[in-house]
Amino acid sequence: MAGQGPAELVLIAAVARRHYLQDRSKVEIAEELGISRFKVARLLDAAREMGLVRIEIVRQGTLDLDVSAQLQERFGLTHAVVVDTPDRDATTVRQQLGEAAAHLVEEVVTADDVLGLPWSRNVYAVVSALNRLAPAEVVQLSGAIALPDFDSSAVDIVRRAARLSGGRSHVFYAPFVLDDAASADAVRRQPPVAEGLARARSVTVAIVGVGQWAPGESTIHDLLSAAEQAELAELGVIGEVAGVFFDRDGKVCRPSVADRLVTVDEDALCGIPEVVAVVSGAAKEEAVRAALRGGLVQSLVTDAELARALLARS
Amino acid sequence: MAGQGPAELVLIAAVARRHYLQDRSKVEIAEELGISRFKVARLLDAAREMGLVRIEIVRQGTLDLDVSAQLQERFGLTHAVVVDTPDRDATTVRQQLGEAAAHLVEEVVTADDVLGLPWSRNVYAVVSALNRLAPAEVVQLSGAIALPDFDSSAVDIVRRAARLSGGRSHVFYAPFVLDDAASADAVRRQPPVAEGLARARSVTVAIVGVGQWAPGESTIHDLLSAAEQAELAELGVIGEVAGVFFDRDGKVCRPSVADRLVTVDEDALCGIPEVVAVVSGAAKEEAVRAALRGGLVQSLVTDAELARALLARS
DNA sequence: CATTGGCTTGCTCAGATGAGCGGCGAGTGG
DNA sequence: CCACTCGCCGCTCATCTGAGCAAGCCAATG
Repeated sequence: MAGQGPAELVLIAAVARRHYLQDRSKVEIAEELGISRFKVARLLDAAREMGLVRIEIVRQGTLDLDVSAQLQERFGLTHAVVVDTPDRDATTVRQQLGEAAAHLVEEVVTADDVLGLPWSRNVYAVVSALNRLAPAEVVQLSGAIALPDFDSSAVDIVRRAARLSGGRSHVFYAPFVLDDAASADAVRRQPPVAEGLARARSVTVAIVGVGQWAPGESTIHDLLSAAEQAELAELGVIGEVAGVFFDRDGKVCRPSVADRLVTVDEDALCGIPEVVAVVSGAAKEEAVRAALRGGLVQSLVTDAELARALLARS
Repeated sequence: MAGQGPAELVLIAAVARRHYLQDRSKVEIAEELGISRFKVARLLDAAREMGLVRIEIVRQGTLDLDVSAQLQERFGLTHAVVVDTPDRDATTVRQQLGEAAAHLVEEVVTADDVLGLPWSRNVYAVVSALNRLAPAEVVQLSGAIALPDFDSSAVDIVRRAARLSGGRSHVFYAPFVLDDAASADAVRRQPPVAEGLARARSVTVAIVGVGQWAPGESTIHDLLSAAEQAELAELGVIGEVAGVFFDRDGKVCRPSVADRLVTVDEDALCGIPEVVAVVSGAAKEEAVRAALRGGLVQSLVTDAELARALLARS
């Protein structure tokens, strides 16, 4: 089977050149080289078999399309975008992820869609990078968390998106996490909040971050006491999306802590047909894998590191 | 025409992956992705147009098959083999060239062929690297030159080849270059020499070196006096093959110096259907180009340097 | 010398593919 | 509001291509 001598090898290369590089038809090549088209086909098979032809999907700017497509195929995603930055700096990665996701949103969201946005640093990065948006309605999906180095509320995010789209926006001012269930209940009962959260049921596209239940990998995790962190971990919580917790299988959990959050309820979240997760870092592999398994998210915008981690196993 | 958003790009990549990497049919891909086969075809066109798919012919060991095939095509050669060595050392290159050419000869020469071998360092390298050979007849095409650092006669070359083939050999002992035409004539009239050279007319495959008419690029050139070197250069001689001189167009010249050589005559050389030149070094570009132009050689075994030089212009 | 087995070659026919065409809808200017 | 243009889409038909098959070839073997 090994094309023995150099003459044979060069013939194979000649055929491969003509077919792949100059893409001529096999019949044409056969006529030119004075061999049968079957022989041409067999030489081409041989060429591929012995690895003589190398085909690769080239990166486009910062997008690794090849890995994107693999990710999309492997997990049956609606959309997958993998950003490959040489830079490992978290802020840079977040920004590039935001740009990529923004382009995706610009492309995918139509006037008929209702866009849902929870509070999240990654979601903020996406909306910041947005340049235009179809005139879709924009809905706030959660309250906000004030972070020392981060000065945008959930409202800002929604407002900016709505301003770009020219569509209607539905906002409310509320904290994401409260001290106790009663307070949260009270906040949720306020008309703007109740109304806003009710609109979550009409959302058709949501952009979310994914938190993994580990220090530094979920803003909510880091806001809770060590006891609470451990309690949820014991319940099997592996991650959260917009304050909705889930376990290793992606099954939604409802720990008591959930009562203290002002955010979309789990049924509404699960009812959104297209949830786009914007996530980076191999550390979040488990949470993302679970969210995918449970069908909580349909699309991914990630960095190369996380994408490779997801593809490596299973 | 530019596939705008990332979703489109990833779709194109997904299609390209499936088609080129997993080679599935377009119909199949269309069904899987829920688009028409025409769209698949158009996406693939787009992918190639925007350079998203990269195809290359990979090197096989020391052989650069891609360049080989290009050379073969460009100059209409019967065979072309390009050896790409990282090493630039002349001896190493000669040896590797010899091995490649030897493999070619092993593959190409059949029992029906008559193999013609002139004296030449490169031809010696080829025969040294030969391991087996079809039982072809072997014919000596020229006398020999004694070189200080090179201890093989034309006879040795022929004998070794004949021993490997098991076929008949036709040898004669004679110098390649004599002091004057009369001496050369006398040598040529000796029965073994006359008989041997007459057999050149029946040769079907010859392996030759190519000399360029410049210092250090042709053993014959370097053996002559400065006056003779200049005389031939003025006659337009650009190179020689087995002691047959030719000009820039590859047209055979017959300067008076030719009368002093004991070698195949030009008609016999031109009558050989398959002359394989084993040459290396960009310095010989002109001579090789001329030899090709004049149809003196039909096949080439070269190093990457010379091959690239030949392909670069014209 | 005949046989056999492995391998290569070219053929048939059904299914895949490409080129060109007409239809449809979105955007645009009157 | 309508006509126009432009780009995208899917269709038809002729061509190309792949899978499987049978004939020829070579070499090793009885």
